[in-house]
Amino acid sequence: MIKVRFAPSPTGFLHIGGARTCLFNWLYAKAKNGKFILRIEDTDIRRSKKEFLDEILESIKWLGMDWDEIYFQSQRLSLYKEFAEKLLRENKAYQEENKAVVFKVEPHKIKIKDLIHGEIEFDTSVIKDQVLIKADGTPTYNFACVVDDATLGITHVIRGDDHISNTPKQILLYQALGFLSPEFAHIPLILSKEGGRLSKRKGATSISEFRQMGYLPEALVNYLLLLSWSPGENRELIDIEEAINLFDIKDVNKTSAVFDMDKLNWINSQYIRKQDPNELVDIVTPLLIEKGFVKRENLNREYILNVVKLFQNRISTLAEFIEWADFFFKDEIEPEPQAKEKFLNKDLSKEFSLFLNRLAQLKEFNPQTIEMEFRQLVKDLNLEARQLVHPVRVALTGKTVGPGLFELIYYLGKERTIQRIKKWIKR
RNA sequence: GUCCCCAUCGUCUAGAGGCCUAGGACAAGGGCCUUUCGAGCCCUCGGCACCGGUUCGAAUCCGGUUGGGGACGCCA
Repeated sequence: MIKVRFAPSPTGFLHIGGARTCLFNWLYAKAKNGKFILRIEDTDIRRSKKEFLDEILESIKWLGMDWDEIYFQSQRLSLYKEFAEKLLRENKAYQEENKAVVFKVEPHKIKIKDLIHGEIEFDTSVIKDQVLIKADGTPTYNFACVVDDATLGITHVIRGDDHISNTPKQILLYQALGFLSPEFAHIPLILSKEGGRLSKRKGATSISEFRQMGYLPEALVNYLLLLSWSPGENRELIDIEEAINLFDIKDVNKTSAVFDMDKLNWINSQYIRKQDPNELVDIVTPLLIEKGFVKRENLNREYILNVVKLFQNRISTLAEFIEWADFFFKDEIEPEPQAKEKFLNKDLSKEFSLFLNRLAQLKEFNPQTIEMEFRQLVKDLNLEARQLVHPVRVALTGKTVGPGLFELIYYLGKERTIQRIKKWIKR
């Protein structure tokens, strides 16, 4: 049976690159009906933090992945020592004065069979002797990795390209320990637009940040899937179940991919449109609370739902929703300078007054009646609809763009509409 | 510096010798629609890095050049 693993170290948040490695491992396990193992590489005691571990696990779950088993290297220290002692006894390693155990690297030509890259050749004579156990008794990465992958029965090691040069060192260890090597698959790295690795400096990279910015996990997963892999048939949108059916690690391509926020945004917008608006309310409500737009103890779910529906087809992130729909939640609005300059630069007191009068007299207040009344007024004033639509929109929302004006007025309510327009009537 | 990986539109990709005067998506530009638009619809722009081979035929195979990336820790 196929057994794969994702091995994060809790010295930082789960970032885009790690998430994709995790995803490809998980996907491969699902596709092949195998097992997916999580191994926490927490041997660097100084840098490993509980908060990072929690964040990593939470992010993996948020993305929709689960694991069959979880191991902590910090709990397997005696195992590594055992194997180090074995190598010492067999004279394949030696000990330094400071107790560190060092592996003797013999000159060999090593051929790696990589599922993605094909054959890669190394000459180990350029590799120095490798520390196995540090002076403080903890194992080094390569050693712990090999001991764990071998004893845990990992059949396929799927990891980032940056580990290619670790592979010959590890193969030497498999051989010295008498283990069979697993299959290797090195997936390409995700680069930033500026070139080089993705980093904090070059934009948001942690999964939790994307979560906070209002990306949907399904959308993020879909985007990650499209980096170095393709479902074929010119498809861009694919859900995880379908991906499981189509995915094979052999189809992952060798070229590194540049992370493109624009495309992520587009995919996210597609998922927002498909999403049940009620679920969007669940996601957006905490953001509204955080912003102080609504109060936790006094939630009007119905109202939020209506506003969400108004924006669902025109936003690409939920953070954008907060930004664009703010006027539905604020008492006072201040028009954007450019909007004011463009549409409220002349006196419209007469037109506004007439509009308010007619609004006030409406027997039934709904988008249809509002529109009818509005169009009648425009006709009576001998104006183009747009000549009044824009100023009213800016007065009500502060913005030049947004949902349809009449729906917007309806959900804003008669009171607030009148109050906001009145501000622009001079007497 | 040494070793390794990679190379199709700006970006993500389809393409496994003739189906390719290279297809799709995002972005960009233009147009249409409309009460606005950053929404929708339509159109356009734009690429096989370069040089040599192999072959009747190469984006696809081989070699080199250039460019990009990664690794060389008692970090993982």
